[in-house]
Amino acid sequence: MKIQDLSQMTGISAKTIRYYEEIGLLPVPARTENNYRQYGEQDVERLRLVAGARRLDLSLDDIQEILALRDHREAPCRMLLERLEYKANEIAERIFALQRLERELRGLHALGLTFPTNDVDGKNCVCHLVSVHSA
Amino acid sequence: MKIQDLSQMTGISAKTIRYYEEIGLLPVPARTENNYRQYGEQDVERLRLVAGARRLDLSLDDIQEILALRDHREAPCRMLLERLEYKANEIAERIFALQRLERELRGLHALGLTFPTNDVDGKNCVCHLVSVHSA
DNA sequence: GCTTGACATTCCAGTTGCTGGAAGGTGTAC
DNA sequence: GTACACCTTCCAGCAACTGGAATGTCAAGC
Repeated sequence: MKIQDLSQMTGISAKTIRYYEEIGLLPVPARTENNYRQYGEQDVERLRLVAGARRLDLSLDDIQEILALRDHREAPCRMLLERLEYKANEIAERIFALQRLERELRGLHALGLTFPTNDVDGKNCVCHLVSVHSA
Repeated sequence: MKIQDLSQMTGISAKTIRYYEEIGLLPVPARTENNYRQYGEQDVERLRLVAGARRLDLSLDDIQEILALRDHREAPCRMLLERLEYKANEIAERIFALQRLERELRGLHALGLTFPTNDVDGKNCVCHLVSVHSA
């Protein structure tokens, strides 16, 4: 299996696969005579785990750790569960912050609409709303 | 006014101020005899606009554009309003995606709890949930 | 046999928005 | 004089890739 095939089976670009190899996330693969990387079923499986974890927004560091456990034949499950929960909480916080931000932006926008739009420096410009707001 | 003073008045670190200068977001300031950067009221105002816009998560590129308009004495307001709305929509989308992600993480976590946690390769491991899930 | 096109390889650089640290100069207080 | 806080410059690094250049390889079609 060549790198493009692995790419198609996992949805990870060839470029990214080489990058993962470089940082030690994927093992160095065998090469064919012409120096092409050669992959097997195990690589598909491993990369799918990586892809799945990435899609769940786990960091490459987290994934490294998970794979390392697996490579040492320790069950990574407990840790993976922990990470999942931690990540979920993190994301909940981010959602909260973003919601506040969105409200703020919409509020400013609405307020800005009631102001003149060609007043470069005057106080009646949304620019001043933005900057005063920052203090 | 020295860089530390400007920093305190705006909440932007001295390091970041120098960085903003380097990328052309802030004008090159005058220097004192001993080569210290010297700032005035205008710099405070400008940096406050930047800080406010950053706090609203506008990109430095967006801010560049806004400041450039202002520097050319064109009213940035119309554009700023546009950016605000665009940004708000972008954030709404991000919130939506994150909510989906959170639900997914919580779901996996709950499911994972019903599984054995010491099963390295077996099918009854949350690892497989993660990777199969990615396909 | 030759060209064309789609693959493969390596390596270097850039993205965004900073932050850390080293190595050195300056200013003030005790 | 010496301790300490500030200032300067420059270089490196973070996360997670992505783009591009320069080069090699392979199969198909003329």
